[in-house]
Amino acid sequence: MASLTEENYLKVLYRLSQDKQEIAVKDIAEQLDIKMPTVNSMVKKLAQKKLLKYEKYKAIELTEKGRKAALYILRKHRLSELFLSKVMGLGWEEVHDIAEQIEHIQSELFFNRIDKMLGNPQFDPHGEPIPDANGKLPVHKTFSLSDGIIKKKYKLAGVNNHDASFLKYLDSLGVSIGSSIEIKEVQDFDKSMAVLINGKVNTIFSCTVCSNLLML
Amino acid sequence: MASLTEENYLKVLYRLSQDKQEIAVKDIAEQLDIKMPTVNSMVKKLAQKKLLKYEKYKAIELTEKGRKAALYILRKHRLSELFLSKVMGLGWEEVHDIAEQIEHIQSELFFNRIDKMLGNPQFDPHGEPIPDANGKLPVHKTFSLSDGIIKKKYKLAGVNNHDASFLKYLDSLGVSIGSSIEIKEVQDFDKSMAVLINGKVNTIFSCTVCSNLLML
DNA sequence: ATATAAAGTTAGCTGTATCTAACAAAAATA
DNA sequence: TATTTTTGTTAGATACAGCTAACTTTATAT
Repeated sequence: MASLTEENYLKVLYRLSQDKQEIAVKDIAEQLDIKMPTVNSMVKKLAQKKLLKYEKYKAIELTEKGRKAALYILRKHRLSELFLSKVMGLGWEEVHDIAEQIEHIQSELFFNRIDKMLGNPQFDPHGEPIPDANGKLPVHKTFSLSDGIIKKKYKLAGVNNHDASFLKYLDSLGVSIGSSIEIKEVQDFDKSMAVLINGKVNTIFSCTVCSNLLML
Repeated sequence: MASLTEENYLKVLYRLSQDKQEIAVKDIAEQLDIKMPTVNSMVKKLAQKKLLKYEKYKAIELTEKGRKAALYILRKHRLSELFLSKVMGLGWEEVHDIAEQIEHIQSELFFNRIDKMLGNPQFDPHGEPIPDANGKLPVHKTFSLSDGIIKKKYKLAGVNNHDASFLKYLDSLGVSIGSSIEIKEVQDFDKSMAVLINGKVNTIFSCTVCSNLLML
């Protein structure tokens, strides 16, 4: 089994592979907040374990084995978040840090149970897809609210930013996964939007807010 | 905060302090399955942190600070076991290993939530007392079924042995915390007992079984 | 094309938690 | 009491996961 440290590397590696085509030592170091030489030696170790491909001065790539391992951790993380939210009633801004610890628990039984209790869910409280037991990701092609069209009504399917402050802001407006958002007006100069939330609350979303809301 | 390793030492230290009056380096080494020199140096470290009292060649004693820390871990462990059993429906022989991992999670919020969901419980699925948030242990003065009297009926309040095989054996007889057990007959030569379980099932308990059943 | 900056690598150090081998003290036994 | 056994301690090694300092390679800018 992978150590806790290795699991954290794999998670970051996977996330980076989603965001960019080339993964550099520096990116990993930044994400994990550790120094490059440390990353360098750990990358060599992971390469030995066939979890990633590494050649001096070349971009780093997860192998299929590494990708599978990363997806399993991601699965455990997202199932944990959903469990904390749905079963234990924690707020979506509270679940991440705890899930970060639960995800390292080694017990098929435990996570299968969670999965079953939640009815084999496909998306976590932030709308992120949960890999299934085989590492397959459900797809759902969302778009940013920034790309929405005036007068149209959309449903919130996810958020791009998981900071507690952002999530609390959404909470305060009654916005959660599944909420309806109708674009009433768009300001040309700053791309801010006047929106109607759940047919009840009128407010203004800044460009930043809009780009972090993933709609369906 | 204490490292995972330190937490494990504290747990064992506390358990040993319950079982015997003098704690020796050897006892700790046996419990944790590590060598004595390792224990020796860790004990010195814990002494520096004022978690225990240590003098060369003398018995080891937890300080009040160490005892508090140990009880907090015990609380997290037992709450976890009960949660796994009551909320997640796992069997009492399945909960220990998972709880052993959950107990190291650092989140007051998480455990307070569990505590609340379970209604501030006093005993775990094996009948072990759960320390409250202040480290206070509920008492319940149980006695071993071995000390029971013929013709009397008792209620199972706990088990002394947590091995999966023993717990599964009890399961197979429908014995769980709260079950009634009536002593029908005691064999003098081997102290085995003929018992009636829950007024329904008749069977024979060996001396070993009897001594591991804690009654009220 | 060369110089500079950025990123990557190597070497070697640190602290934690483990180990083995050797030695010392305490306890048990003869 | 003397000897042996058990328990405890010290010293020194190892693996892991981090670090800094120094150097190399690649990329960027002049």
